[in-house]
Amino acid sequence: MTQFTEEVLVIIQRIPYGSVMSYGRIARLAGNARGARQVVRILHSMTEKYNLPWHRIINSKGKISITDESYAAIQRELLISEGVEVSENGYIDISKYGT
DNA sequence: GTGGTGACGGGCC
DNA sequence: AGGCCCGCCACCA
Repeated sequence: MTQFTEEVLVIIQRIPYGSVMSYGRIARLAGNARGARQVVRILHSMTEKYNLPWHRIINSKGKISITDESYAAIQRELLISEGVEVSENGYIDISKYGT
């Protein structure tokens, strides 16, 4: 377990209810500006173990970035259930819900 | 060792 | 907004 990984886990767990943060943003806060892809990996491999709010993570353009449609739909639902507005095509107003 | 692969980002148009 | 391209980097077959 690297220092970066631990930082990422903590940061993600600290994202407040009803708001979102981008992969790259998390990577920077964790100390690695180019670690966005690692953040993705961590999400994939540790979401269950550490009970992470993976649905609050979107890409820098403010859009749900999951390629798998079924999972993307789940993320949309989870966000909406937290009061976050998500457009039909998966976009979220960063200036309003961003962190 | 090695090449292909993303739940990415930034720049450009 | 949305598409394309290129740089990045840990993983995995």
